[in-house]
Amino acid sequence: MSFWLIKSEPSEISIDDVANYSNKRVEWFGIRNYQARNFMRDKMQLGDLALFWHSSCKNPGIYGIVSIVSGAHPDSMQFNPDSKYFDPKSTEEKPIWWCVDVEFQQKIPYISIQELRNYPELTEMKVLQKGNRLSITPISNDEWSFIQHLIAGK
DNA sequence: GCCAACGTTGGC
DNA sequence: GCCAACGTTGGC
Repeated sequence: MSFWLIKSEPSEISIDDVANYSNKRVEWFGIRNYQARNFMRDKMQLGDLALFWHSSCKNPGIYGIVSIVSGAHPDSMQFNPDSKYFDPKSTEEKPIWWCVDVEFQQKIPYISIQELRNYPELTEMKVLQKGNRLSITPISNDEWSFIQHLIAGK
């Protein structure tokens, strides 16, 4: 099993939104970056867990945990002309964009980006690297367990 | 709102 | 295939 960090602008989809969806699940549509797509298409497995990050907001950081509850499937919004994620180059026969479904697991006490930067154990975290913009990044086993201890201590 | 960093596009 | 121009991301 692998661990991930997924970013979302809370004005689009927040952790509370996910918690309030019917069956607490949502298709992780709208990822339009090849590296992030490849993580979902090729690496994510059913049952993997992901830290849920709020970005482009007043208080960026980790707000919850979700699980991966589907295999990779075509992102439905790429075929929807009314969606801002519509991609005219994509076809049902040969979809360009793939995604997974995620399910709410729990909210956690907010861990700010400033706090995360304080821990030497987390200096390699992708989301803390200068210039990082990837909205889906892998989390190492060590980083995951360190963060679990952080949560338990809050 | 600024701006550094990065990804993508497209002319050549 | 190079690379300048452009658009986007996202912390600050």
